[in-house]
Amino acid sequence: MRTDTVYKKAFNRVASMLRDGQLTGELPSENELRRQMGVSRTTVRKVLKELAHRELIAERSGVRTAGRAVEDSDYYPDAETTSRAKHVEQQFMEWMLRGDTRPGTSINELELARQFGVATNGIREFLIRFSRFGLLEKRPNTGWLFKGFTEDFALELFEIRVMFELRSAHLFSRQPDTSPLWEKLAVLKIAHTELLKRIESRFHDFSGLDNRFHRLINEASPNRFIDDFYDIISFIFHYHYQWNKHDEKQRNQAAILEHLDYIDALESRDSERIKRACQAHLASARATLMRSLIWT
Amino acid sequence: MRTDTVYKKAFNRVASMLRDGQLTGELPSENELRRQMGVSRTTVRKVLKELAHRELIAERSGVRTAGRAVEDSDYYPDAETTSRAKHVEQQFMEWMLRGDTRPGTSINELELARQFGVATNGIREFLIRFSRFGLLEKRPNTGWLFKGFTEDFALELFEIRVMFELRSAHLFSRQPDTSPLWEKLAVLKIAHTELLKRIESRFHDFSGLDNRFHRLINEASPNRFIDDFYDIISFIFHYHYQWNKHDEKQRNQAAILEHLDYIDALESRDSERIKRACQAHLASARATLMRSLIWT
DNA sequence: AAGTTGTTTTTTATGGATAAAGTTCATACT
DNA sequence: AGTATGAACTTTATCCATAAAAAACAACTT
Repeated sequence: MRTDTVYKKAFNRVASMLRDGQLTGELPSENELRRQMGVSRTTVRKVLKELAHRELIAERSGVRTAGRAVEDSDYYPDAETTSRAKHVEQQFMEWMLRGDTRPGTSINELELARQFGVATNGIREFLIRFSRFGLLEKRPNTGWLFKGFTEDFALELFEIRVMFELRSAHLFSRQPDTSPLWEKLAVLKIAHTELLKRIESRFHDFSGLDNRFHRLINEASPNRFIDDFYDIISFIFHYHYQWNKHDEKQRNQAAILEHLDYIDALESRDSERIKRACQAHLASARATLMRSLIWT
Repeated sequence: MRTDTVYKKAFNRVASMLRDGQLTGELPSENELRRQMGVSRTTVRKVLKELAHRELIAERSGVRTAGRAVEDSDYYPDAETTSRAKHVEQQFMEWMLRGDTRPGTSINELELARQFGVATNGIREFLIRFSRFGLLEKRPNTGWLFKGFTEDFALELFEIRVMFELRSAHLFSRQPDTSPLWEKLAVLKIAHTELLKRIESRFHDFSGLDNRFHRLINEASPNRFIDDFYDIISFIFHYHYQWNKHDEKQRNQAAILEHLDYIDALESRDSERIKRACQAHLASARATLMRSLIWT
């Protein structure tokens, strides 16, 4: 059966809004809520019905108002708010990064399906999607070949990343001074310096910033293939760093400094300097990734 | 039900071998056949059983020999020798390229499934696979957005292609003179000149040659992401040229000449010359693609 | 001891069913 | 006329079933 995670997530969000007092007096219309939550009105109605049933809201002659206070126990558990597909993704990444899955291993849809507690179909869809990351290969009628999260993989990944980033950084610096992206860059620069000051406690926030920064650079001259490639990078890093926490604070601190240097270089419009800063940053990102691979 | 296309294709192949006299006297063992055909022994046995049943081979005390002559009517029809997945691919490409599917159209799994006569599962798997080509986007719980086979698409595709090809051509030219790839390049050069002589009748053969050439250039310094990208190129060109036959002979003739120039440049090891030849060739490939898009 | 064939078990490819979520149509209220 | 709710209809996400194909096991032959 299809999961009702969309409903549960929406329910939790409305509950939070009620609790935080973001919904006072008469509640917004179904359509208004729908827009705010990004779900269909059908789902909104289901949420409202349940809220009314639990007396978290009161409906009187077509007017909805907040009801009793929201308790912790009113929320659906987090695990029930993500789709099966997402769970498969998480379990697979866990399996790949933590398990001792050697390169060359063959992957069996049925076995993973049993292990993850889903139908084989879901596994297959995930593997098809995941195969664009270059870690898997499908052999028709036979199964999947796991090519391994190896040093080669990291080298090839970074070779492309450097090509793309140099190209994008160069084009970024050539934008007219009137482009709004310069403003966005300035904002990001401030965010970086702010984070640097609070690095002791907030070093986790770096990964979001990193993402924003590299995507901003691509914005000056969009190319869907580069965007797609950056999706791969983000995905890999997301899971890889979730798994490998070693030295995280120092790594992030160093990266912030590199970013700042890189940003200054962009602002200077000096091609050579941009190239150097960009290469320096990517070289150190690569070194970090490689180091952690060797430990594995 | 799963299709038995693997069996039917294997059957047809063995039938052809029998007819062409490639299997005279005692037939090879099951294992030997299996290896030759690239299918499992289970399938080989099924083929042999049917061949015996139709008296195309005779089995006497464990020894198999050819039987009656193979008739045209013994073959399974071609359409029954390709998997559903492949059919879906073909039908989809036909639908995309021939139909007047405008950019921004949304794609409906159920509708395509009905139109193509398959289960929704098969459509979805295809769309997931296809989405890495940058022409589609999935919107969860909602459907797929067709972004269109547009001018932008072609420009972005070629921007990357040029980057990759310049990089690969450069690295190719830096290989040691002892590398076996130089030999392969020489072989390809001859194939090009041969084809040029027979261009009047054999111009269709160019696309295979084109593929071999560009893949050879990547071989000198393999990178899985570049290989994957080249898969996209091949796929797009395969279907696009299957659909647009206009001027095919002239186009191919011109491309052969460009290839020959490009090959000479590589053999000269002269960086500047390689760069020029490579860019010239890709620029004309791009122009051809763009021209046909505008007519659409 | 390695290669054959026969048999059984496992896995993939494909169709089908259905609850959840999205979309459209209908009616009612300002 | 435009927005709000209610109800009906359509499509997606997900599981399950099964024939075809692959793989593993077993017995036999040279």
